Amino acid sequence: MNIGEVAQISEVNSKMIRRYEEQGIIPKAGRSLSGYRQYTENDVHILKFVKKSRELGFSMKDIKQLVSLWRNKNRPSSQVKKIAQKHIEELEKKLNEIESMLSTLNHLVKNCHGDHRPDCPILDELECH
Amino acid sequence: MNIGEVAQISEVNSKMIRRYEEQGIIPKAGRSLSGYRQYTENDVHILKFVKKSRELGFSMKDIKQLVSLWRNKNRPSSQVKKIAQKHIEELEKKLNEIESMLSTLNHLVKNCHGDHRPDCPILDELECH
DNA sequence: ATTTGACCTTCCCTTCAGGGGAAGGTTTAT
DNA sequence: ATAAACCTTCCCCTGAAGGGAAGGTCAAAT
Repeated sequence: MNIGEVAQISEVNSKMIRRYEEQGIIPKAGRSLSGYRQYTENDVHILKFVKKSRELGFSMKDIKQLVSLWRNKNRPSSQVKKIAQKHIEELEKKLNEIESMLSTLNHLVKNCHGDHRPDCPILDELECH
Repeated sequence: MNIGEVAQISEVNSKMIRRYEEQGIIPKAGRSLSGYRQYTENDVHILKFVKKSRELGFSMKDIKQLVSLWRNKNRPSSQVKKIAQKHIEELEKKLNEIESMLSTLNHLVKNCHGDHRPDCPILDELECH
């Protein structure tokens, strides 16, 4: 298969496929005589794995490790779990940050008239401190 | 005041102060004879406003508008409120995405032994679909 | 047999918010 | 006079994704 077909099936953009190859996240594709990248079903499989991992918010660094663990049939599951747990911690941190922002913002927006007048508790809050 | 002092007071890095100036978010600083940027209390005030806005997660694009509205004493508060509401919507979207990732990840991690054995529901999930 | 259009290649630039560090000029304190 | 601390501009890097140029290849229609 050429890169375009694989991109369609795996739902990973050709641009990204080339980049993932460059970053060593997926194996280097074989080439046709004229230099076109050639892919197999297995490559599609890997790309779907990468896509699913991205959807769960893993960084490409994590995904590189996850792919490598996935392909190593002797991996200890502890290593996979560790990566996932660290990721969970980071997501929880982000979650807390966003929740805190939202709580402030919601409060401010509730108290802003939002009309033609210039008085604005949102700007007042940003101004203070 | 020189840039370093202002950076310390406003808690905005000198590097960032220069960039904000370049991006037109804060007014161009005056210069000393030798070319050093010169700041006033008012500049510190603006920088604190910018910093506070960043802490609430606003984009620099939004902040540029917020600063401009803040300095315009005839602004309609509706414009400020609109920016804040749009930002809230985006944060809520992010929040939902993260919550959804976390719910999947927590479930997977719970079911992963995390020992020396290779069996791993996390990898299984990433592999499927 | 040629042309056209769709596909592929590499290369560089852009985004966003932030930072590192080089090379060189200025100020201040010793 | 010199050293340290400060300032200037300039370019590069991060991470994940993508835009688009310039040029090579392939297949189908004319």
